[in-house]
This record gives sequence, C-alpha cells and structure tokens, in this order.
Amino acid sequence: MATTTAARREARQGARERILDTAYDLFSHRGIHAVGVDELVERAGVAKATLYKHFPSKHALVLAFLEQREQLWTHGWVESEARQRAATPAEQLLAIFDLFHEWFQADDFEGCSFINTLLEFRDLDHPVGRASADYLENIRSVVRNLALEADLRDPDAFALAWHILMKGSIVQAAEGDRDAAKRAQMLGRLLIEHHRHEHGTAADAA
Amino acid sequence: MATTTAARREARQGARERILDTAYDLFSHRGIHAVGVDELVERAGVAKATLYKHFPSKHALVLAFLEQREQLWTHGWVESEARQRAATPAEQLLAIFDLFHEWFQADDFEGCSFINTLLEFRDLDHPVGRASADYLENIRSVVRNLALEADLRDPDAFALAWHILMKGSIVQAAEGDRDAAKRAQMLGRLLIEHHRHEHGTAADAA
DNA sequence: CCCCAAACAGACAGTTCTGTCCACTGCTAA
DNA sequence: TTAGCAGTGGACAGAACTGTCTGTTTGGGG
Repeated sequence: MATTTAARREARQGARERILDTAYDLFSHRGIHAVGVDELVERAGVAKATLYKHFPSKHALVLAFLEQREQLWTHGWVESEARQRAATPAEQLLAIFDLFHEWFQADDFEGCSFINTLLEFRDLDHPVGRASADYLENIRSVVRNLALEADLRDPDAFALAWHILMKGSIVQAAEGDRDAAKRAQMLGRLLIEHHRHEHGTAADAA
Repeated sequence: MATTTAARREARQGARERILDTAYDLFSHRGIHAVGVDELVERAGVAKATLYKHFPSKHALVLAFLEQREQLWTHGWVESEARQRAATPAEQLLAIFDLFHEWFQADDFEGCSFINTLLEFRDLDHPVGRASADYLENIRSVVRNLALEADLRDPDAFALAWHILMKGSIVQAAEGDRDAAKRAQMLGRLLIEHHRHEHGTAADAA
C-alpha cells in the first residue's frame, strides 16, 4: 500500500530524482534532523539501499538538497521573478519584497532553508554549515549585481545591508508577522535612497 | 573525576541552579536537540534522577532555559545596558547595536536563543515554539517602550521594523559578518528619522 | 529468450536518546 | 540518636536514528 505499482514505475525512471524531490519537500519544511531516512524513503517510494546507492550518506543528500534549493529558490524564483517583475534594477530590488510578501502568506511557509540549516548545524566548519553560508553569500551576489546595475554606491556594503532586511523579514515571518515583507520593503527604500550617488557619503552629523 | 567532591558540595546547595546554569550554557551555544540529557547531567555534576525531580521533562527544562534567557539577555543585558549607555531614548535604541557589535566579536557567539529555538522546533503550536515567539514579542515590547519615550510616530510599526534589523543582523553575524551590527545601526538611524513626527506620513510618490 | 543491472522489502547492527527505577549515602533537624 | 530528605550512580526499557546486508523482483537490451 505504501508503494503502489504506479509509484514503482515512476521510481524506475528516476529514483534519484524522486529521492531528491522528497528530500526537498521534507527538509525544507521540517528541517534536517527532524526527518529520518526511513520516513524519507517511504515517502519517496524507494528502497533504503537505493538511497544509499545514490547518496553516500544523509549529509551528502542534505548537500544535494541545498544545491537544489539554490537552483529552485535563489535563482529560479527570487532572481528570475524579481528581474521579470520590474523594469529598473532599483525596482527589481524592491520587487524581491513583493515576492516575499506573497511567500509569507502561504500556510506552509517554510522559511529560508539556508538560514534554517545553518542554525541547525551551527558550525561553519561542518560541510553542511559551510555550504549553507556559501549559498547565503550567493544570494548576496544576486543583490550586489542588481545594486551594480542600479548604479548604487558601494554595492558590497549595500548587498550586506540589504541581506539583513531579507533575512530579518524571513525570520519575522516565521514568528507570524505576515506583513514583514512590507516593513522590510520600506526599509529597503530608505537604504536605496541612502546609496544613491547624489547622496553624499559625508558625515550625517551627530 | 567527572564529579569532584567540591562539585558535589556545590550540588548539594542548589542542584536546580546548577542544572539550569548548565542548560543555559549548553542550549544557548549548541541548540536543544544537539544536547542530550546525559551530557547535561554530567556537566552539571548531578544525577539524572535529580534533573527529573526538578524538571518533569527535557521540554520543561527548555522552557525554564528560555525564561532564564529572557531575564539574563533581554532584560539583564539588552534593555538595561542600552538604557545605561545613552541619555536619550533614540540614542538608547541605537545603543542596542553598539551592544550587538561587541557581542558579535565574541568567539563563542551563540546567536539569539529565541530565534534558534523557534527555528529548531518550527511549530508555533508546540509549547516551546510558542514560548520562543512570545519572548521575541517581549523584545519588541522593550523596543516599543523606547520608541514611545522617543516620541516616535507609530511605535508598534516602528518596533516591528526595528526588530527586523535586530534579527537580521544576528543571523548575519552567525554567518560570519562581524560588522552586521554597524550596518543594522545605519539602517536604524534611517528608520528613526523616518518615524520622527516632523516627518510626514504622506505618500512618498510612486 | 535470457541475462543483468537496478530497484525492491525488510531484517539487522550499533548507537543514541528520553525517561524510570532502585539501592545507597550523607547531612540536618528534631 | 534517629528519621527524613535530597542527591548519587548506574542499570534499564523503549523508541528512534543511520547505515549495511541479504535475497527477491522486474524490465529492457543483446
């Protein structure tokens, strides 16, 4: 009953994909340690030995999940949607928070898997923690590129500050604040204004 | 060797305190699930039965830890230090990020236990997740009071936005950005300016 | 037709975790 | 002196976890 014939046929033509897709669903919504290998293989309709043939360990599967998350979330969703939804780079940056606003309304809102996984492992030396931090850095890279295109002053500092807004709003959404994206967007407007070239870098007085 | 006679004498005059202190250290630095009861009782120099006499379960101990965290961190550190370090309420708000800056330089930086625990349990219905979210709300309450004293416009919205900066900078510090507090402070200045009464609430144009 | 590679189910080892229990010890107060 | 109480150390049950292994099934290419 757990694995129907149909599921099996599916499995035949891509056990690895089924495993990775299932891992994506489970890991992103419930975290790493809360999902056991037994549950994972059952949900994927796959034998345990098959999982361990495709992935040498659970950690290796976690790394593959994070890579998938970057493809689907960072690039496939945030970057591409933000670029499509607005005309100018500055508006594209702000559009990130329009996306977030829709995301935060979801009942099964899962948060940022890179933040979640990093805090779950809490060790930048561990391969999984390291990978999480690296993928977060790649998000900043997307932001930095938009900042460059928008001709903003000091794109590196801008991206770091902008990312604080992104992460802060995501964590706040996990707390239950459905309007967190709107607040972050307002702050984003102030930040963009602050990084306009016309804007002086000089002292803001005491 | 694990429990010296001195440790034992200590235990005698306050086993509960020793357990809670040890839980505070271990849970705040390594998270909840990563710390087992066996390790905890050994580090506390206490018998397992003693722990379960004072706390009916590990979850109950986690709740006591979170309460302790609010006392020591939220009120005993953030609130009281911020109020002492500056004269005006607006400067006291900004002083929060001076505190954070010092905090972020620590080699054993542990992050915000309320965020960490909330994301670890990822369930606002679970008592531990609920408590974490509640304690985060209490942090906002501290911010809101300072905003009121600073006579800022819409203290509730201000506190929510300000908290995004606090949490975002903490997560970014966990990634390794030691200057995250400075960036958040700069955003904080913009936010305070935006909430000054003289500042118009009216449309910011399209 | 038949063989082989891939996937199957599921038992198993070994560890780790929470929580319970029991017999023993030492201090303190009546 | 003695009774009570708080704590000790360690064994134990029961569950859950990762990873291994055995033997079986199945479908497609030579």
